[in-house]
Amino acid sequence: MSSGSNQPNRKPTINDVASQAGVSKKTVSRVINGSQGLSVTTRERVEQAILALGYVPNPQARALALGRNFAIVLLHDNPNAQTVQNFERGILDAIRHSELALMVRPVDRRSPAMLDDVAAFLQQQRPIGAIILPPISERDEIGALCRSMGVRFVRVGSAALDDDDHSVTSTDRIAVTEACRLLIAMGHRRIGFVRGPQGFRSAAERELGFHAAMEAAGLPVPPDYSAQGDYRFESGRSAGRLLLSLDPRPTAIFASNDEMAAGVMHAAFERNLQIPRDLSLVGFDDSPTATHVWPSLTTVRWPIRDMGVLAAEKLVGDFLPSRRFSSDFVHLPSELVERASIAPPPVA
Amino acid sequence: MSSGSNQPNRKPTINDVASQAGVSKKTVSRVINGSQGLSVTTRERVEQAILALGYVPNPQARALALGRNFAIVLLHDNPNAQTVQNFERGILDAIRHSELALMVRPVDRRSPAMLDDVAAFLQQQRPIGAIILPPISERDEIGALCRSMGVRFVRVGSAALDDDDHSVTSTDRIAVTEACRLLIAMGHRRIGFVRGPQGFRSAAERELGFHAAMEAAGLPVPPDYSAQGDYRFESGRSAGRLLLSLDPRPTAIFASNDEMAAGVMHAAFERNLQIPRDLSLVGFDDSPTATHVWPSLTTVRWPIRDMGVLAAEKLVGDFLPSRRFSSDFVHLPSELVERASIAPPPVA
DNA sequence: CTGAAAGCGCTTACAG
DNA sequence: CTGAAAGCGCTTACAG
Repeated sequence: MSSGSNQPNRKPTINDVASQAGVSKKTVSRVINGSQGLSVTTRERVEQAILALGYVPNPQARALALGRNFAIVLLHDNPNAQTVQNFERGILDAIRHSELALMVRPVDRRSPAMLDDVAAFLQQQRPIGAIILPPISERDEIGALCRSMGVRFVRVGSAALDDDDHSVTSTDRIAVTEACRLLIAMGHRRIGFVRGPQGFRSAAERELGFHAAMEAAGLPVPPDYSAQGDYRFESGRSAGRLLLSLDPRPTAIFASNDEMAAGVMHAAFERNLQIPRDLSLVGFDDSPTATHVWPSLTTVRWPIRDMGVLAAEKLVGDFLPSRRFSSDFVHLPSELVERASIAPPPVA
Repeated sequence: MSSGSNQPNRKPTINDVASQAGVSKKTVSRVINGSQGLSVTTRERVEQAILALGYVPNPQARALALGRNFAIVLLHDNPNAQTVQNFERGILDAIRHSELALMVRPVDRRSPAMLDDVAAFLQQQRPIGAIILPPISERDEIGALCRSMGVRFVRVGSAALDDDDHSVTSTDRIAVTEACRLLIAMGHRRIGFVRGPQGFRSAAERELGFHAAMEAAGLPVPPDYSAQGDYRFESGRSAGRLLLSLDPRPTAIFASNDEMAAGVMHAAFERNLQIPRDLSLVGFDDSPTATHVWPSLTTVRWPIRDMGVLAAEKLVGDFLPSRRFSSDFVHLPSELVERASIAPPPVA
C-alpha cells in the first residue's frame, strides 16, 4: 500500500501546454473542449503541444470546476446477473474510446429510502448521466428525480417509459406474439403461460404479446393455463408442475424468461415427459441457460447489449468519437431464436 | 438533457460547517478525515454542525486536492458474465456504507497495449485501489504496474498470486481433489478430465487437484482421457465427444467449469447416454447453469462473492465502517456441492 | 491542539 | 478570436 513516489517527469498540466504553445490556458481549455471560434493556427499549435507533451486533462480538476464527473452511472436492481453484465458490456462498448468512466450502483427496490439513496448518490458523484435498468427504470419518480437534479438519464425497458430522448426500448410484445404464432402454426391449441413478476412492465408486455397471439387465432385462454412466476428458476418449476397437472395438459408452454423455462423443463422431466415430443417450450432472454439445457431452448433474444450501446449513445453521444445508432433510434427488436425445444403437438 | 437549475439551498461546503462550528476549515477537514489529536469538545462541535447542515464532503474536491479518487476500480478480462457480476456484488456489499464508488474497467488480454491502457486509466482516474480478476490478475506485470504507480491492489485467483496483503485466493486444487475422491469412492476408475484454457492458473490448479486424487488412489491418468477446453460451452461439447468415443469410455468426467460440463452433457445425450446412470459428471463454479440443467449438476462452489467482499476489505478496509473478514485472511474455500449428476458406475 | 496561506488543475464569466 | 482574474471545495505543509 505504498503511496506514489514523486515521479521525475510529473504529468503535464494545462499550464505546460499553454506555455509550450505560447497561449493562455483558457485557450488550451477551449481546444480540449472543442469550443467554436478559434483560429485554425492557434488550434493546431495547441494540438501539437498536447501531442508533444502527451497531455491528458485531469478528470478530477475538470469535475471540480464543472461540478460534473466525467462518468456515467448504471443504476439497477435487476436480479439477473447475466442481464446486468450484458448491459454493462454494451455501455462499455459505447464509451470505450471516450474520456468517460462507468460507475455501477445497485439499488434496493424494496427499500423506502431507495429514491433518497439515489438522490444522495447523484448529488455526491455528479455523473454526466445515468442509465437506469428495469425494473426500477419503470418508476416515473426516478425520471423526475434526474430531471430535477439536472442529471441526464435514459430509462431502459420493454416498452416506452419516457419520451424518445429518455428511453430505449425492446419490442417484447411483438416478439412474444410472433413466438406464440409459431407454436400455433405448428398445431398447438392448448398453450400454457408462465407469467413474470407482478408489477414488472416486461412481464406485462410479454403477457400482452401472448394474449394477442391467442386472440388473433381465436384460441381460448383459460385462467388456469396461466401460472404466476417471478423470473426465477424455482418459480418456473412450481408453475410447470401446476400447468402439467392440468387435464388436458398444455402441449406447449411459453415461459416469460429462460430461467423459468428451465424450471418448467425440470417439472416436465419429473413427470417423464419428453421435450419437445410431449411438450414444446419457449423462453425469453436467450441467456446462456438457453443453450446449456438439453434440448436447447427456443427463446426470444433480448437485445440487451445493443440496448446498452444505444442507451449510452443516447445519453452521452456528444462525448463519443463515433456512434453506431442514429440519435433518434429508440426501439431495438427482440427476436425469436429457434432451437430444439419446440415441435408439433403429439397426435392425441 | 436540461442542466441543473440553481437550487435555492445549495449544498453546504466545508466553509459553512467551519463558520457554523466556529472553527477553521482545516479543523473540519481533520474531523472528516478522522485525524488524531483533536480536543473532544472541538470534534463534537464540528460533528454537530455537520449533522445540522447535512454536510457531505464533495468527492471531486477531495479527489483534486488529494490526487486520489474515492473509488476503487474492478479490472477484469473475464469471459464469464456471471463470474464478473458476482465479484461486483461482493465488492459492492463491502463498500456499501462507505464513501467509495466502484468503477468497472474491462481490458483486452490479447491486446499488446493492455498494460499501457491500464496504466493510462489508473493515471487518469487515480482510484484508491484496484481489484484485479483472473485471468489478468495472474500476470505479475500488472502487480508491478500498480506498485510503481502507488495504486493499491488486490489480485484474485485460484492460488496465491502475490503476498498476503495483495491476494485473495480460493482453494480450487483441494476442492477438485475432494470431488474426484468422491467419484473414486463411488467406484469410478476411468475418470475423464476436461481442461480449462492453457495459461490460466485456475485451469492448472484444477488439473493438479485431479491428478492428486488419481495418484493418491493409484489410478492411471492416460493422456487421452484428458481433453483440452477453453471454459466455454462449445469446447466442453467437443471435449465430451472426444472422451465419450474412447473405448473403454470413462464412467465419470470432471469438467473444469460448469459451462463445459453442460457441453459434456450434450455430448452424452447425443450418444443416448443417461446421466448419471451411464456417466457421472462434475463441474466447477456452481453457476446458474449447474442448477438449470437436468439432471442438476454436482459442482464445486467457487466463493466468488465472498472473494469480492474480502478483496474489497483487504484493499480499502481503512475506509469501511465495518468488515466481515479479518485483515490477515487470504484463502476462501471452494466447496463441493452434491447434486444429481453423479452415481456409482454402471456394473460392466 | 488549532489556523492562515497556498495550491491541486481545471472552467466560467467578463473584458477587450 | 484570445486572456487575466477569480473560483470550484477540498488538503498539505508550515507555524505557533
